[in-house]
Amino acid sequence: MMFAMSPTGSRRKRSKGDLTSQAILDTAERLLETKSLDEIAVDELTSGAGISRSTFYFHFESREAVLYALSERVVEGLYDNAALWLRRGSEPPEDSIRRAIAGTVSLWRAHGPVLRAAVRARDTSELVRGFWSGVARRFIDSTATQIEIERDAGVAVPGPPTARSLATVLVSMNETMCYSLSLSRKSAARDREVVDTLTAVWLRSVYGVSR
Amino acid sequence: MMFAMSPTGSRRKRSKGDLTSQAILDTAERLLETKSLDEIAVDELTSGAGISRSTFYFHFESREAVLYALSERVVEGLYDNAALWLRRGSEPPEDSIRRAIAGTVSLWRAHGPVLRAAVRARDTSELVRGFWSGVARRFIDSTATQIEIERDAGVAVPGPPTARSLATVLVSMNETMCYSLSLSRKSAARDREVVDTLTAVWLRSVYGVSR
DNA sequence: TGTTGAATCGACACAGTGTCGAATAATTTC
DNA sequence: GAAATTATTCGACACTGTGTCGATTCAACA
Repeated sequence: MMFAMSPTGSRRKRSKGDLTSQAILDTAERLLETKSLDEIAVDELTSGAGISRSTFYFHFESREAVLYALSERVVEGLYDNAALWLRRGSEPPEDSIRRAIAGTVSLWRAHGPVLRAAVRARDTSELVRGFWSGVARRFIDSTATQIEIERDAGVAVPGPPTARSLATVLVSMNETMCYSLSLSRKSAARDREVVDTLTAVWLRSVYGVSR
Repeated sequence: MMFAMSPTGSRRKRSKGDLTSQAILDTAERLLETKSLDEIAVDELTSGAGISRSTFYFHFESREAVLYALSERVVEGLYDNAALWLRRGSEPPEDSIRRAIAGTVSLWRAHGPVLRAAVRARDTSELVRGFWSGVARRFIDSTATQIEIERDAGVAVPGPPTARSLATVLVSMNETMCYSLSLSRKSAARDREVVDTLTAVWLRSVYGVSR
């Protein structure tokens, strides 16, 4: 049960159970656009997928497990994004940071409901907490490493605060802003404003740049 | 029903109902140290207060209403704290900002469970959302005003970003860090580290200071 | 002391959860 | 391709919790 995902457009035969699981996941993702996870009843998930309520428990252990599976659809994008953090060639820091932040914002725009539910479930579900702390650590580690490199090169403002401590604050700040941004109606202008503001805070905090 | 609080140590006669309401609130505050609001069942609240479950609904409309009442116990402290933001005499910005941030941190240390529950319920309950957005606006307004003053005086880095936009990000950042800090075991060292880091980010973002 | 409103209670109807064993569909094995 | 095995589905059940009602008790006071 619960195989790793087959290549997206594959014509490998999919067992009936896989189809049902997918239908449940699709329904969940759709419902999360409207309600929070604990407002969604199991029979809303299953009637959306055309099966009876008790069948749900054959496919998933709990509502949180659905969310966990849903999160994995997004996780690669998140990881790709984290990787962008490290890489900085000869371009100025501002471009590199803005690009990374803009990437995160658009990722939240695309998957807001799932990401918000995951953040909320962090406090509730052990499974989701573990998942999310892995994601966060990856971002924080990348950032801290990068800060240290820039400090060693004499480009960034030296500590204190610790590179890691600074990285933690900045990454959390991004998450919080993306969360609340994804709650508001999509607006390119507003998105740009948030990206600009976050970029400015990052630049000034790390490099001490004052233009 | 639901009178404004009587002066704390008052010997005005308190009706029996008031005592029961208080008992419910006390129980709720105690339980919130362990569980989240929606993990707390109504009969845990009432058995803690020595009354039957249905009596609860005579005193409060819902669990959220209890949280709202609980929040009001904390709100003055929160508002006092916001007031500190504006006032800055001849002392250097660093002292003023550090003092304000340290105040917020210790407030979250004192009332962490209630404040965390309120933040979480923001997404769920209209009542709590309104309450909290009022608190947030107060902080943001104070901060934005102060930033503008400092910019006009030529001390702070000019925009963009807008004073208000910058203030929003910085205040949210503080809230997020206080939330997660209040989840960890109390540690003076850790508290100081967080205060230092937040202070550094505020200073660099607003004043561009790089020491 | 009798009237009134505040406070409490138990009983009820309702929503949703998670588990079980039996029934059915799909796949494998011989 | 029939039998055996495994995957999937279902309805029924026992539970836990919610919110509402009308009946009852309590306390104040005219």
